[in-house]
Amino acid sequence: MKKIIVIVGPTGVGKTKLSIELAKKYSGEIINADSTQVYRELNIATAKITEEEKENIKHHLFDIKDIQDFYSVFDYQQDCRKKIEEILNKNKTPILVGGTGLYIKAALYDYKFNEEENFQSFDDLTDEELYQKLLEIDPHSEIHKNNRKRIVRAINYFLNNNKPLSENLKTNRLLYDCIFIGLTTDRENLYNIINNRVEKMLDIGLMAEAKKLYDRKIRTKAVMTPIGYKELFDYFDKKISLEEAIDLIKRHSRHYAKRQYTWFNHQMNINWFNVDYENFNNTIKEIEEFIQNNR
RNA sequence: GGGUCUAUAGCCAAGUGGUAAGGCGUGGGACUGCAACUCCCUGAUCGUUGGUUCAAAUCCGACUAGACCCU
Repeated sequence: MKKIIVIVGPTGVGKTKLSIELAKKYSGEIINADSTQVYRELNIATAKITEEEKENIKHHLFDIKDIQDFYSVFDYQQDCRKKIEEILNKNKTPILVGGTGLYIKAALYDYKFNEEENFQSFDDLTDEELYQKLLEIDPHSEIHKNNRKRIVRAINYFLNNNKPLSENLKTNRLLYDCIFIGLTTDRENLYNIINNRVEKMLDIGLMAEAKKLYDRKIRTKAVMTPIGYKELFDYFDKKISLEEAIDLIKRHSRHYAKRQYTWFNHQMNINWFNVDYENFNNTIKEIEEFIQNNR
């Protein structure tokens, strides 16, 4: 088949497991679509698939960057598209798996990024001054005045491209023939899964993984972005108790899952499937039937 | 049996006469270059019941519940 299978869903639902099954069935190769799993050394907190779990299926865009490196959606778009082409050329099925909505959308849809040279952080300006500056160059901007990060980006966009970011066409045009599979379960169940998974991570060495990074004094974006390290760093710094840190990891993960739903429900057209955790084969069967009918 | 104290949203909690701060959680949402990021929106008539007052979460009484102390 020439389609790309895209598996999305909130953190913890079971995307990884499904991806392996579908890869076997459709001679697929898996492409990571998770912003934190591109980095080496970040394994437990990012819930990265293990070598054993890969079952000899080819996996791409995992562990391609050092934690000192900077990597963003701009890079991902290029890398992912390249992988898609390669896999399609081999007559295999690209299977995109991950929870980073922006990355998936940028790779699969008609998102245009230009090379940009400069970046200014405007640390000397207050939020208010920055917002006024944005309105001067982009009066139609809809970015909220408190959203400093996005405002800085919008100003930099203008500086590099000489046109306001809000002029960028909102596009919904897919570049590839895709079949979107969304895995879901009811909220209560998902939250239980998430909470339990954090405990499991601790059992298999999350603390040690975090401590190692902490001791090396690495505070790069790669390390500070995922859920799981920054919270434990605060514990190591004695700012919070271990219990608080663990609760925070769980809470942040729950919030993240909620945001993922908002994105996938509004930014893409997903075919949702309720996961049968009693018998995952039922879920696989259901999804395979759906794929058969839509290939 | 007697006494003291407490009782405000799911949780924490401010407010002691003029018609309920805030935090957390929850739910919803935005998002084209840090996206597991960043940001926005989101609730109560104050245990129940009488009374005083123009006006009570705020004062008085009773009741209920909880905490503590005494016997």
